[in-house]
Amino acid sequence: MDRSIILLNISAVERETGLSKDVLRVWERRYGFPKPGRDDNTERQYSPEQVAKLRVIKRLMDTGMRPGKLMHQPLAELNVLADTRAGPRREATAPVLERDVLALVRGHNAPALQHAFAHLLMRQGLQRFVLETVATLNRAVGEAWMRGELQVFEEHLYTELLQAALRSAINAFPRLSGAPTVLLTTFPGEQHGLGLLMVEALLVPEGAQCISLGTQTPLDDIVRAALAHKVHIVALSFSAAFALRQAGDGLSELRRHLPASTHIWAGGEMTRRLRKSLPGVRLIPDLGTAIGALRID
Amino acid sequence: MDRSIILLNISAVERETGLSKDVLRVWERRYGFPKPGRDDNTERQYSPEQVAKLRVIKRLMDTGMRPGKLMHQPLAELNVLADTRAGPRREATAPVLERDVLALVRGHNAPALQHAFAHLLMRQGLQRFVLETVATLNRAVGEAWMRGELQVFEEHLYTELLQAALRSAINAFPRLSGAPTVLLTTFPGEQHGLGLLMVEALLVPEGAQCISLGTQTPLDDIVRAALAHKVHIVALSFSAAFALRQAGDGLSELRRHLPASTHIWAGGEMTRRLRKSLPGVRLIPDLGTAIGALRID
DNA sequence: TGCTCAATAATGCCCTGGACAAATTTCTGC
DNA sequence: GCAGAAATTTGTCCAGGGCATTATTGAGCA
Repeated sequence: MDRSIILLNISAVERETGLSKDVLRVWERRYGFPKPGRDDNTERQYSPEQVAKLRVIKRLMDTGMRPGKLMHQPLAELNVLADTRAGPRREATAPVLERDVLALVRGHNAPALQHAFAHLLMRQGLQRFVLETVATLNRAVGEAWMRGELQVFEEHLYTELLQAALRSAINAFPRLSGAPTVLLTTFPGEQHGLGLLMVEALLVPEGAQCISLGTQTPLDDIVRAALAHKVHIVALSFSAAFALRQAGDGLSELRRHLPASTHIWAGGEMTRRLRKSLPGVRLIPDLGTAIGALRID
Repeated sequence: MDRSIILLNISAVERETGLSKDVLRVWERRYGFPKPGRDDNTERQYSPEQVAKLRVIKRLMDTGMRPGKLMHQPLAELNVLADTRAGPRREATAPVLERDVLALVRGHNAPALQHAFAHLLMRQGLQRFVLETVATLNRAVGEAWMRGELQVFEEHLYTELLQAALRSAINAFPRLSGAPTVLLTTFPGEQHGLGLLMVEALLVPEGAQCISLGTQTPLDDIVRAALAHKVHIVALSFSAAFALRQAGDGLSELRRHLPASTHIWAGGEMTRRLRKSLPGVRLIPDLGTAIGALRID
């Protein structure tokens, strides 16, 4: 096996872990990890093991842990931490379903997986599918990935098929006109669009008119879009990895630039880590809240 | 108007332009542009005008121009260059259609735009829709954006609705089993997934079995996925902005690690800038080629 | 004991200025 | 007019320093 595919330079590691070059270098200086080898030109060359550990560390930090504590633990310890962190499993809920779906993912059975999504969606209806099944499955997939039981490409396939299923279902609803209008997007830097799709899937059956801009809309374009489309609600989604600081600043800015009559929603995993309260921003820490909030706002 | 939403720090500019912090700093050092103001803490603060010019420069560079020539031209000159660059318009093709669709985008008429896509798709069929309409519209939207006639959020809405339309149409096709299997994805760093969807839309009606992993799959995961799903073809999409170097290296790596019987396709705007030939990689510089290639490979 | 506020530590991000390899352009000799 | 050499252009990496913000710890007090 050629090893050039194995060793990654610093910008590749940045792309794959989401840790900036500056952070990677300063960690090496301060904590002594990761301490990559150097190539002929004395440039850093990270091993796949280092990258794997970095990914787990990043993930744990996204749940609120701090790097100093994590850096020197062996990978095994980190996995234990991850399990603890995941909290008590709700064994009763749908462990069979989770296991079955995970089995399909790991078995690379795309047609069956697609079929399973379609089947569940039809049986439960769009909203219940999202609230119960998708939420649970996402957590299961995330945890399996963290335990190293899932490859990146397997997670990608899961996400992709799920998105396709949700989009089809959403498209099947007629677009109403008078109802409350919701603008959906994420801040620049936030790449995960699944959350947006899930919110949309919850709101559209409620009769809301959703306008999705996809991910990574610059702040002033969010404002412009909200005004242009005369939306009642601007809903932002933040994955666990999103920088708290940036989210808080951005949301305040948004609040300052949108008319007071426009509601702002902030949802997604990150939301649960927010300490300070943000005046004029409604937090949607779990999806269920969104439907209720729609009736109020 | 509060100006804090106006001035951007270096990492915001990196996110919005795709130019790395290192590049921004080194351009300032070498060319004297952009020369941002500094805040109390002597950190760079870029003005929206600077960011706008940077975006145009980036875009021109993506077509092969070099920064030294562009950096000192005023924005107006750059726009002229952009027009020249766009090449002779094919006036005859579908200027009416383009104008109409662009009018809907600029009028923020989401329902009408969605309807227009659905209508065109039905009338032309999926393949013709992609080959003729979508290809043309994408170019028109890109050029309008470069001329400053389109806001970012307007482009986002266009992309989002188009993706929704394509996904629905693709999903409507039954998934065949025996046919050639194609793995679709992009390299890490390539965020644009529209190209993948367009290829999928062309191949699915041909009876190909497409497995899309979405964007940004790490190289070794592409290999693992190709093996796990036993695909015949691995198709990668590269937008104009993708770094030539990284693409070339990655494709060679991929070629080295995939069995010789697995075909590799590389498509997208970037492809047209490639100088060196890549042995064992089929270039798909325009979408039409893809269908033909499927019949050969 | 428990709580609030201040001191201390931890952390991420920005900065400067240097170096170098790869790619492109220009030059030179035939 | 052209191949190959030399020069230039350009992106990316590096070291090490500094600072603002956030978390943690500690002290004083109720």
